[in-house]
Amino acid sequence: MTDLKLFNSLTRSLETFEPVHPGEARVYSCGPTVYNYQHIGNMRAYVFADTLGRVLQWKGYKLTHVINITDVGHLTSDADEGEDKMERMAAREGKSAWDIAKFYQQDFERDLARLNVQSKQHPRATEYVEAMIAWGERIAEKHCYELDSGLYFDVSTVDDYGRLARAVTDEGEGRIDTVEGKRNAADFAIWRKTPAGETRQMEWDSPWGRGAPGWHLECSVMGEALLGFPFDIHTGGIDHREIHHPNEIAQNQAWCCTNGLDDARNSGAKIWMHNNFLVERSGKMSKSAGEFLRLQLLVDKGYHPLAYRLMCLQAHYRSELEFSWEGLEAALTRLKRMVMAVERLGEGDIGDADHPKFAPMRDKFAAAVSDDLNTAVALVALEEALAVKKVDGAVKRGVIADMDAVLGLDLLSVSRADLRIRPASAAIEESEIEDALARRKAARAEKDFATSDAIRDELAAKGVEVMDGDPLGWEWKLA
RNA sequence: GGCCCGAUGGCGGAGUGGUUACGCAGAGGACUGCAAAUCCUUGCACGCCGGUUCGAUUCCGGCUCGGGCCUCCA
Repeated sequence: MTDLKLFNSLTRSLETFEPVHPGEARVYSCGPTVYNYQHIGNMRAYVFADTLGRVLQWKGYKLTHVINITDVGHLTSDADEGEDKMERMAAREGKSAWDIAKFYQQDFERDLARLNVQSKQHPRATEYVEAMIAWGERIAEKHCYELDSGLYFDVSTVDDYGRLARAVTDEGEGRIDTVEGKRNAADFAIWRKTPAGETRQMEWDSPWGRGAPGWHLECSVMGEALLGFPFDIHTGGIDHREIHHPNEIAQNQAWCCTNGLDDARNSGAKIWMHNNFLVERSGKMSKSAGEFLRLQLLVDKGYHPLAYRLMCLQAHYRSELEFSWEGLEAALTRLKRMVMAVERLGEGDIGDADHPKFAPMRDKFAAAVSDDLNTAVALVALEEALAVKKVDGAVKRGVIADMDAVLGLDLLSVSRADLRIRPASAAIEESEIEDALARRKAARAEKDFATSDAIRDELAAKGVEVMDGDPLGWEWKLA
């Protein structure tokens, strides 16, 4: 079996994956803050994390995979726009911050399922507050100092702070609004005290006063609690490489130093991986500007969620990916053609994939996937396998099943009809379409092409495309 | 101001020191009453200027342009 090479952001180089625990792979992926819907750019990170998990399983490792849910943050005060929005949302819907978190977590998990992301563990930060306080107590003496606003981590107390980001610790002319009294510009909060006279919806008592944990702490704590230090792989969006993950690493180093693990450079995970952004002409995905690109919006426009998954898979996870509706349509068309090719194989057994005729494709696939998750090339190998002539359907199904276990496109169970998503704007019922098509069929039988063409035009005007030579018979036009 | 990326055919997007991506779109063909869908075939590229090399899209330097991060952020 080909070695699995992964790009480690810590060393900025490709490394061979060697599990901490033989036969096992333990992965932690930074999850969403559930104060709003996730946009499709957010979801790219989970398609990536899922692909990584699938590859590890395909390679035979027993996978333990965590995607945390950040459901605690500073919810009042601080006068930040995003928080005001959350407050407004909570107020408008008559819900508490807790309900908001629950609602958006469910929406997130629904999107994961629609993208065929395998189930993971989803620990919530609020369930680990006690553990976070215990962590703080453990590292406080050697690594932290207290200010009026909370407990802060002194980044100068750990070796090589910021090496992940390749950052310079001397801050210079940054735009950071330095908290009064911070020893280093990069110091960050382990615990944020609730300002005197204020009350937060989410707050707890701690040795440093009533308040809430700093954001970076939760990932360290949940990662250690669920996977143990060091675990194999930590993933996240590339933006986390600069602040969140260096801070997390600093905490992990501090914890390891104070907990008998003695390795002052133990960053908690052996490999840190980062996916690049999904971008659009206007720049990064934005939740505030213009059309909010949620997965649901794609569905409303008639695009199957797996078309988006395929779109992600066509590019390397470390490359920026340009989003456009044209690009999504291209992915949907490609997916449709793959699904049709699989449907042409008919129903039947899943055969043994190990057939000489498919050896070149399987080798190509294995090499691509093992080369830092080159799914773009892996897809080509799959399509080449699909195009092989004169082979037993069961064998080909076996090959496809094996490859799709990694790609997660659900090729063996999704049908062409499943991909036909009714756009929210559709102005006609399916039954009416069937009626019209029946009338059209009768007219054609009598060679009354004027009538049959008129019916086709009527349907076209309502967003329905007639396809006589296709078993499906008709298709929604994309909105 | 500091740190860091990228620049590939109409669009998206892999990859490589000397042969190929691939997808979508386009073109031609098959099929069709005509279309559409599908299948087959197919044209099109490597930002600019130097350098290294027998040879560079691929390595090095400079330039131009674009982008990201430095503040919550996938």
